[in-house]
Amino acid sequence: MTLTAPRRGAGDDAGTASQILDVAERLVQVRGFNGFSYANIAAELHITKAALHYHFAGKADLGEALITRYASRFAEALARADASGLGPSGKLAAYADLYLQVLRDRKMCLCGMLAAEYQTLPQAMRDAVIGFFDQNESWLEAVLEQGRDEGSLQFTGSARDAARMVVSGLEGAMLIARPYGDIARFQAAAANLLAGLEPAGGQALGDRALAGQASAGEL
Amino acid sequence: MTLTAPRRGAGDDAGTASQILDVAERLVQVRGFNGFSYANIAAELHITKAALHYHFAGKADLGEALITRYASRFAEALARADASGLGPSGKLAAYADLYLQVLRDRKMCLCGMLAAEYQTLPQAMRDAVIGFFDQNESWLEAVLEQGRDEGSLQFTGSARDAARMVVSGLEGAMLIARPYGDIARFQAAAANLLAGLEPAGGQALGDRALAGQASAGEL
DNA sequence: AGTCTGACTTACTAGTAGGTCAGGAGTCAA
DNA sequence: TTGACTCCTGACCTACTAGTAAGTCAGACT
Repeated sequence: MTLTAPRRGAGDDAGTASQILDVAERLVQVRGFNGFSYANIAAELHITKAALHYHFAGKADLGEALITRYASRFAEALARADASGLGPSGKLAAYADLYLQVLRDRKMCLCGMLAAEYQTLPQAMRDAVIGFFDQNESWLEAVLEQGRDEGSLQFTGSARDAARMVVSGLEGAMLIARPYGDIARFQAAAANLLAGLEPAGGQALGDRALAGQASAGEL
Repeated sequence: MTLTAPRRGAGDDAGTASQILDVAERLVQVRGFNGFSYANIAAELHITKAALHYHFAGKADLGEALITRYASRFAEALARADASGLGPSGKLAAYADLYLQVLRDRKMCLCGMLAAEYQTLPQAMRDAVIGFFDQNESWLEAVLEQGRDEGSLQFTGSARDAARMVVSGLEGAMLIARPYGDIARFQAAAANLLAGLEPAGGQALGDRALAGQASAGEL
């Protein structure tokens, strides 16, 4: 379950538009939407700035396309988790793992980054960012609801509020872990967060979550 | 307990340097460090860009001064909480309230914003950002430790890890609540987060926290 | 062969970024 | 009254920003 597009071979010709999106996406996630320019993308792809404008009329259009693609990849990953047969706890762990994979290459969640820059974004991008979080909250809400019904998860208040706490907690954990260059920081915060949803007040889920990447290490 | 400097009267002459810091601070918190320019500050204060360079040699120096001042104000607020005679739960609520006050005027935590832009910051600013989070974690660690010893707080794992979860959770809650322009979103996430530290698995603390600003409302 | 089109490049624009520098006005002390 | 000092302005500079207009060129279609 990954969020990144499949790596192509050496004679890579995955379509210029999609290559532009790939580079821009990484730049936004690492440096922010206001932290890169068309020139950066152009240089990396060895094309001209004008070529970028051919594929994406303006930076705002590029940004919008970026969010749309990111959100649909995320939706696919969530659908795969649904189809996996995992229980609510497992789905939560899988969800947290999506964030971990992004953090692994020093990247912030695309929409988490854009949330910080929200006040400087064009309207279309703002709407798309909101849409992304709504989508995430809805999926989590269903998972939490199911978990509470089954008795495998426990929380006070509405499932929607708990879902919002999970999104907030994970986005925040990414935000803080990145400057430290310390994946373990994210893992600990995520485990702590999910442990709070365990029925016995235990930490089984927290421990199970993010397992398999035991090596803490730096980013 | 507030973080903002005292508002002066009409014949405001609080010192140009400090006025520059005030404006720049707000701009960073709303738009990000890469989202404003010297021209923006100059226009707002009706001075020239050159005057800014007299007080702060470069944008990096300004940024560093910004973090230093913000961190010391934060430290003062934490010291006031320590001196208040509040118990660990009360201190946690007071801590969350600091974040709420910032969010009230559509602002992100200065260092939370800078954490997002971390990869684009000059080294001195990076160090200062890290210092801010370390300071917060240390204070929270002590509070959590005391709470656990007293039995008024409960958590699995180290107090340091729990402290990191609190910082992450609150920063993330600010990050997400801001685009929605919805303070209630932050309050719910914060309450949920702090409720997880209550011994009975109860939500007394979560409810008590952030009380007094019952009116949810928009930002 | 001629025409059209997709995917570019070259050469340019107006505007903005952070930054520099000579100098001037006001204040203060000797 | 002079000189030093602080704080600031006006006029600049260079680098870079997103964006555009016009031209090129290989390949598909007719």
